Amino acid sequence: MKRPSAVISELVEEALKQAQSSGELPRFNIPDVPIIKPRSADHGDYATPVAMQLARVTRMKPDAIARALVNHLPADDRVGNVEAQGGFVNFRLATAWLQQQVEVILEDGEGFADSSDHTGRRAQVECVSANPTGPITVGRVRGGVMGDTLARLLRAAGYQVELEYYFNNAGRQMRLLGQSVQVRYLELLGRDAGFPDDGYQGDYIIDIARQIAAGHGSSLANAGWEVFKERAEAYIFSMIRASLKRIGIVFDSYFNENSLYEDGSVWAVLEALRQKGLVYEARAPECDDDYDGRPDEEDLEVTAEGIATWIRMRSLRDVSKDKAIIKFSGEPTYRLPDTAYHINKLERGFDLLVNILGADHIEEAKDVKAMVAALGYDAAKIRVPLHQFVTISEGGETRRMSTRKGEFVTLDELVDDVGPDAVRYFMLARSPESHMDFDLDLARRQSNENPVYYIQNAHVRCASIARTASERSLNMEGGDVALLTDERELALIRKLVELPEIIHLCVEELEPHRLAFWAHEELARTFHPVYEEIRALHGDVPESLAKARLKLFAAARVVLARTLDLMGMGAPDTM
RNA sequence: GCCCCUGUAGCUCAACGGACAGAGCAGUGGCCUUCUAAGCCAAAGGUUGCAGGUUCGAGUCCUGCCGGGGGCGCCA
Repeated sequence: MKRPSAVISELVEEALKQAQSSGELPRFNIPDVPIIKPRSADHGDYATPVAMQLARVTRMKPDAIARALVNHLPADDRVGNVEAQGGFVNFRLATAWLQQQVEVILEDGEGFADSSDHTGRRAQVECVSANPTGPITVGRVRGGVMGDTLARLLRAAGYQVELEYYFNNAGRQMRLLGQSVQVRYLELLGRDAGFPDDGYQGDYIIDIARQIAAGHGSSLANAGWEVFKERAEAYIFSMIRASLKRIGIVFDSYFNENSLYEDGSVWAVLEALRQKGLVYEARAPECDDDYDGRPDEEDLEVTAEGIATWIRMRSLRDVSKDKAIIKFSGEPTYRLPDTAYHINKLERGFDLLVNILGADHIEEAKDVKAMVAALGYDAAKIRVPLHQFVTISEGGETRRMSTRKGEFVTLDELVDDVGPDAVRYFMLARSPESHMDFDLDLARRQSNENPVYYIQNAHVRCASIARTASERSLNMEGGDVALLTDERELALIRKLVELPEIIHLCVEELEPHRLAFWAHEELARTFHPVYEEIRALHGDVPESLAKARLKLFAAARVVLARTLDLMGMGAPDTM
């Protein structure tokens, strides 16, 4: 099914051309025709304000332009009533076409609302990407739900999509992890070892140590931290993977930062930047301002020369200071491998690279894009939806999460509390720029305050109708959708055919949260009153109409199931 | 030093620069011999923080101010 708004947009463009040919409108370049959904049903199903936008260039009154458009609009069986009103042109979908969409939805089934807008293009969505140093934090879960939902939406729009997880298992954090486990292990053996500053303090560290002790006894007493790091990494990674799987997030690929060192690409990037004259070695960045990021004397004692490598970020984008790409210790900062990673992704031939990040990575994203662009790659393919932070509140108290301090609510705890569907829904149903407070008390409540049940109950009700019909040996075969003439029935169909519009919007804006709002406030909200008032299987309803209505509710079920699936949620048949 | 987000109904939040700013919850009044009431209907609730500006049109864009939250600098 072609999106109604795309159909109307094309018709209006055609009308503009025709009106020009006839001399009713003067010559001008035909603009893209915006289509909006009027808030009020009085203004039709769709509308365009294009006449108002053309008022200046044509030196005509908006209403005159709108009327000219209506006069020249090509006939189309998808469009019913069209009228000019207050400068807008309002469109109503044709009743017969709407009725026919019930059949279309039933035929398309799970594939309903799929489009070929981006067929033949490849997209990659990177999200979560947490280093395996501890249980996955709620902030990463938010990014993960956004990313996974977006991946599903991109697939529906025709993209071939890969979901990727990028992680670092070489850096300082992983060393601290290994050392933390090592100390806990030694403590279990009755030895007192100094816990590292900035070490990981969570109880899971002790669990891992215990597991190692159970398997190896005291034989690792003199082993290096690397041994513990490796075991901890494997343990934690499988933990993360299992947790994410519980909410339906399964990655297609895992990309290890180490490989960028092993294949030399990190150093190739450094060399390429150097050849562009963008790199220099110094104790401090060259800049006019006082620099307060110099190493203190203590650091200088442990680092050979106190020389770091800097990138001329000031010449790449609007910042006041150059940034470090190699530390005093000789180890690259995240900017270098991250740039190499993004170049690697681009070279894998993706047309679109989506990288979901938390708000604390804003600067990183800008730096990396600037560096990628400086090396001649198409950074415009890289899109970085950012989301604000997540806090967890319980009993009126808000808690900030910290993996290092061992203060967090784990994803597993969250899923145990509220179920996977609620986790998915609540994490999705907030615009990304809003701070999210995940209210445990509220999410735990299994009441009508919970949109999850409201949406799923619509599906349950459809399933229930089908079940009851089959118990009464009634089926929808031969049902005539032309009998669906009640305004409430048509209102539901109008809502059902909006799904392709919503998917399109989510994909173009890379904003998956819109699907969650639509599912609740539009789809389910439209469905329930219709369900209450339009009976399919009541004694008064003639069999022919009952069959038609069975088709309608079957179509609603298809759309509800599809919507829930796109959000990674279940579509239960019973509550 | 630099940067980001945010301020909309009592509360939690929506609204791709378009028409009369919408939902849920709480509160008020109705509705269960009918496909599951985790539901429906009705009424009520607003100077979109303040002041300017751009625009045919601003909750949305720009500037300033006030309030709230957070980030960055050699962890990523």
